[in-house]
Amino acid sequence: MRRSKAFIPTTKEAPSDASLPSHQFLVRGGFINQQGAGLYNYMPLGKIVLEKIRSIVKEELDSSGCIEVQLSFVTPMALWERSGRADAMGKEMLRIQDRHQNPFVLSPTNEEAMVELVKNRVNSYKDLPLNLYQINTKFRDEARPRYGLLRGREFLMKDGYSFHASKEDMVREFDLMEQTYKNIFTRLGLDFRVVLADSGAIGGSGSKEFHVLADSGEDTIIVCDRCDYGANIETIDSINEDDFNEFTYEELQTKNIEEKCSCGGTLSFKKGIEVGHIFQLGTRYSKELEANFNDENGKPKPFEMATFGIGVSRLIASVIEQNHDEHGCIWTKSTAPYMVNVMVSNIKDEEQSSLGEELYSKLLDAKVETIIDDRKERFGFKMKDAELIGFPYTVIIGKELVNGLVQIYDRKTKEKLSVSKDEVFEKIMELI
RNA sequence: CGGGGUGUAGCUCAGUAUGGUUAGAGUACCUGGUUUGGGACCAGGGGGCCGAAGGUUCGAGUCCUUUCACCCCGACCA
Repeated sequence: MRRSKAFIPTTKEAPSDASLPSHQFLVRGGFINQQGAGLYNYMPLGKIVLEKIRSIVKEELDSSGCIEVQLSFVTPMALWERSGRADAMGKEMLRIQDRHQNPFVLSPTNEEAMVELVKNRVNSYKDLPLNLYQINTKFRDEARPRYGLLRGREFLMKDGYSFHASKEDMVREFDLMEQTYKNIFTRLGLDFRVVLADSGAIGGSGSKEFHVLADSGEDTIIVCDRCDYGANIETIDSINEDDFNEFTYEELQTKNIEEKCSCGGTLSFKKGIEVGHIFQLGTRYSKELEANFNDENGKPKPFEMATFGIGVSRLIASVIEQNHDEHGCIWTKSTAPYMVNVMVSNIKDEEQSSLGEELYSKLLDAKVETIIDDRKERFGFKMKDAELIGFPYTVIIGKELVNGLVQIYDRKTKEKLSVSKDEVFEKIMELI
């Protein structure tokens, strides 16, 4: 992409209503813009990042045997009445009417729709297990949308639903998804923890959340520095959060969580952004909606189910909450909108310009996602812009070229590495 | 949904207590020139139904009523 032809409206100032770093930088960097409360447009850079995350999610799910579908976003109210959630979901569910005054809702989640899809199409234990997912828009009419992409009303979420002939098999899939989710967040380059979540009314140990560690996280989680143990403090009731921060590990032992962390490691509190949630549903929906399969004896049984969610658009903001500095975004390699920014300091300089063009095409030929900053702007302006957007590497072709040198600027370390113009391509290929 | 706040140029905001020429600044944008290693400088220029609707008044950005939108603190949530 040529920066001179791109649509990347960056700004020096943040809108006054953006408080979090991810919100400010994503808006200032020209990734997104706000359309209304909790409603966002994705501009080209935002769209690229969104698609990158989406495809990583898809690749990992597919390789674990999940199958992608797409459900209608607008669903008849009757679907929700059958499961009893028309009332239970309350005002969070946005209700609309069509031209015949028939009631519909903008789907906030899709348990009912997915069960209806499978019901009477999957009739035998021989067809199980089955794990279907979609990556689609959701709408939840939040009482108070905030924090930019972290809590929008309209958002992109991956929701998956698995169907099993037995509880054991459902648990097997649950564990497989836990591993798959770990693979996804690792590939995204995120520092995250898996924690026990509040299982709510359904009970059991069947709910785990995936949290990206970030100071701005809305949840407080307890993690062990030695073993895998982690828990959302929501799981430990009768203690309020403020008190909790005062406790030492020994004190925590008296709070009934010690048996879950027998390794002797130190427990500490972290702020986390919930980006994934996996849940053992059992037969709650299949019973309600009379979705059965025939077992080995030809007897109808309700599906054992589990459900798996990932907040895809929220992940964009999470990457930045975890990776930014005072200058702007610092994308991980797998999420960066462009890996390399070829910055020609002075485009009027023939030599700089032609080396930039040459490097640009070479990188494109090598399938490196590259953008060339060929705008008629000053050095400082382009550097600030590159830092705000957060390309992992910017090749600075500028005044050192007279000595045959260019610089590779590493956004994360802020180091500038001087390399010969003849070796810059190889060096870049080595770094990425 | 409770409590608080803000709506004036694309963006950040003055101006509103006490009504009174043609509504301002910075930034962004356009033109020309200078400049080219950290959002540079000079000169000129375009851009506003002062959130919306009513009202008071000779006169409303400013006062009154209604309404809408957005933000912040809570309660609720991927």
